[in-house]
Amino acid sequence: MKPISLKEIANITGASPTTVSLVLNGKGRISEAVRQKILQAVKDNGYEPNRIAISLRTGHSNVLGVIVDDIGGPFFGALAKIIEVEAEKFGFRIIYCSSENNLEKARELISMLSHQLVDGYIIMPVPGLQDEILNLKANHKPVVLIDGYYPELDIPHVLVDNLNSVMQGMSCLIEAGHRKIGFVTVDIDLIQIKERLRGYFESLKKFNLKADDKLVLKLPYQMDKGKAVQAVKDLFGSNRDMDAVFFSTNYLGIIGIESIQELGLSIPKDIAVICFDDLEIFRLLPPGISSIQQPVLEIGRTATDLLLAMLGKKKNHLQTDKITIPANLIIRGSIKAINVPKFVE
Amino acid sequence: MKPISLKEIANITGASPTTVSLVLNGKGRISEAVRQKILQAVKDNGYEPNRIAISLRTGHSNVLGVIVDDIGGPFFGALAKIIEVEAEKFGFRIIYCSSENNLEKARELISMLSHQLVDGYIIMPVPGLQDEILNLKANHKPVVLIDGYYPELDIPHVLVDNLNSVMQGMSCLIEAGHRKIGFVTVDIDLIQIKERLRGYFESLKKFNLKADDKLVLKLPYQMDKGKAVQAVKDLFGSNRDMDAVFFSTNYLGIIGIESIQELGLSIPKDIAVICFDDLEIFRLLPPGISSIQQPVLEIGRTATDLLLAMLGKKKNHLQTDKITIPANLIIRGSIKAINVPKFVE
DNA sequence: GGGGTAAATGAAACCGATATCACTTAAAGA
DNA sequence: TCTTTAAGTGATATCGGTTTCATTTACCCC
Repeated sequence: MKPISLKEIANITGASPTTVSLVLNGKGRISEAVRQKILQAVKDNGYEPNRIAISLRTGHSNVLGVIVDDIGGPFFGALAKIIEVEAEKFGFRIIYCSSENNLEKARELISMLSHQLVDGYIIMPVPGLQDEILNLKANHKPVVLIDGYYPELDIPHVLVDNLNSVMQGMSCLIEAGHRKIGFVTVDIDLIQIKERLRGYFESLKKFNLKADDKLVLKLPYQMDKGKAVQAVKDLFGSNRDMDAVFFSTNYLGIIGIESIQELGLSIPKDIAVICFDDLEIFRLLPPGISSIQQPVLEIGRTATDLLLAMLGKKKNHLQTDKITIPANLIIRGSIKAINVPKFVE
Repeated sequence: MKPISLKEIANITGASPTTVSLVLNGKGRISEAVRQKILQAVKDNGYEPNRIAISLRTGHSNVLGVIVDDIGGPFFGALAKIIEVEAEKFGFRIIYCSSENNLEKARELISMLSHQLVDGYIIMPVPGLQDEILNLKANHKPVVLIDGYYPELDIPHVLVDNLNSVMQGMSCLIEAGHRKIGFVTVDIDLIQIKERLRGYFESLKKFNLKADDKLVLKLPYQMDKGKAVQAVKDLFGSNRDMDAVFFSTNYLGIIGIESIQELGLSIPKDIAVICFDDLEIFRLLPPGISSIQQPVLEIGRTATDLLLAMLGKKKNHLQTDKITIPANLIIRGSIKAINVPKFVE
């Protein structure tokens, strides 16, 4: 019960494989009579071309590779859907992979994908992956980075405007009267994370508040959750006058909320909270956790369009291939104007 | 800068393509000298075989197709990871796809995957897909269903024990003293959903409580969220004496919580809540939403192992290929023993 | 009618691997 | 010494398409 091949269609119709191929691809000039006969035979026999054979011969697979840090994560869900929708319009399929922010794993994935003859890549940067990316570029394999980029490399990328989003959020806290603002982030060499921290310091400077390193907590990447919760609790413990806290990722936000719950603190009375990257839970959790919502759909769509343009499938309407997209600041109950004595400006 | 081919390795070493192939696959008997020379050339030139060519020739791709309802959903995240881990041990790659519980889409996906020469399938059943599944079976393509199955078909499947899990949860509510228990579910022709509803009625029968259809709400599949929230609010409105509610999916649980929040009801004082399928949010949301946690990892691992066994890659230690796995009942603050007068048994 | 041209089609090479089968040695057995 | 036999290797077909190039046919024009 093997599927029928093009050659068999040729035999059935009395045409040559060449002719059948030409008809199927709408190329060449084939008489209407022959065309119809072939098309009919194709239909009657439920013939569909073998993609593998096509890939082997043509050297391209109509498959895009997408490498994200965590295929189970909340960022990925929305992303996958929009990438798929955009790519499908041009007949592209997607292979998704998780790098888990692990360099070795990411390397293997790229190697694996390239031997599957993947036509293009959407990659979430992993520290140290620069050489592999350059290698892809050298081999004329189009790559678009999302969610981050390598400052030293000239590779197209699409990501949220981390710096300004954080500054917006910080403004909001400061204008609500908060002065002792903590910042919890993760210690990983990713530009997007560094930019968020920079946004924190820039905001303090902008409002003439002095930075205090004791208010900044950098947790090791992939730290055990229990330990992370404890570390955040310690941050609160050693900074009793801290009146607001900024979490630089949604994962950290969850950890932070657990810490706050365990300490029995009340949001926003004891502490105001804002978190980078929204989650459904932030909306549902009383009093609502304010957040900076990433425009995931737009990032995904833009990245895919960019990639398709590089593949020559689509015209590129954008002037640049290094794109930052503004985020949405979502203010919920976790930030409330506090009583600020008038003399404190 | 095309990647180097096996033939070129043959030229470099002066061996024939056959010999190189045999060495690479550890087949045949090749003298150690030749073997080493070939291996060295492979290493020096960074040769890696072209998977596409291998697939074409051998007829299998070492790729598994996984079709779930929603690739962005919470069930999928954990599932994907474990499937990947298990499959990788045997050199299999995965292609993930979303059916969105849409029959037409699911059909296309199967067609697409089969033309990519996918070796085996893990599929979350979609109503009406029976013929396509049977067709795969007829073509000797192994299929394992997860999270549900088709009662009329003899196809291997792995899923949680829906009936008994619900009955456990119900027992817990009833033993806590609840008598007027609502059940919110979705109107879709999936065995797992029907079994949950059956579990509800069976429990009532078991405890000699009379069933009341007014306490059961079946929402249309993929109903607009706002409307769904309203429908649940209406359920509460027209059943003032309802003292507990069971949500048959985590998605419905979220909707239910929003309804309860909007109505200003207090959990568990006004209403006890339990939900099928755990979410992180249920743990964090005060007072903690009780839930029935699916053993996702075990389902994923079992399904993959079953599939690999069918592919002859692994011995099957299980006696059957129709497997149900017990769930974990997680009791949180959303259920509390209420004051039951002694004379009510 | 011969020559030129374009339309319509086919033969065969090719993509990069594997599989079959044949061939060459060298060692073992008669 | 002459087979036998097995080890070691290579030539070639093959998977299912696409692509290049050649060929046939029909038509047109001088």
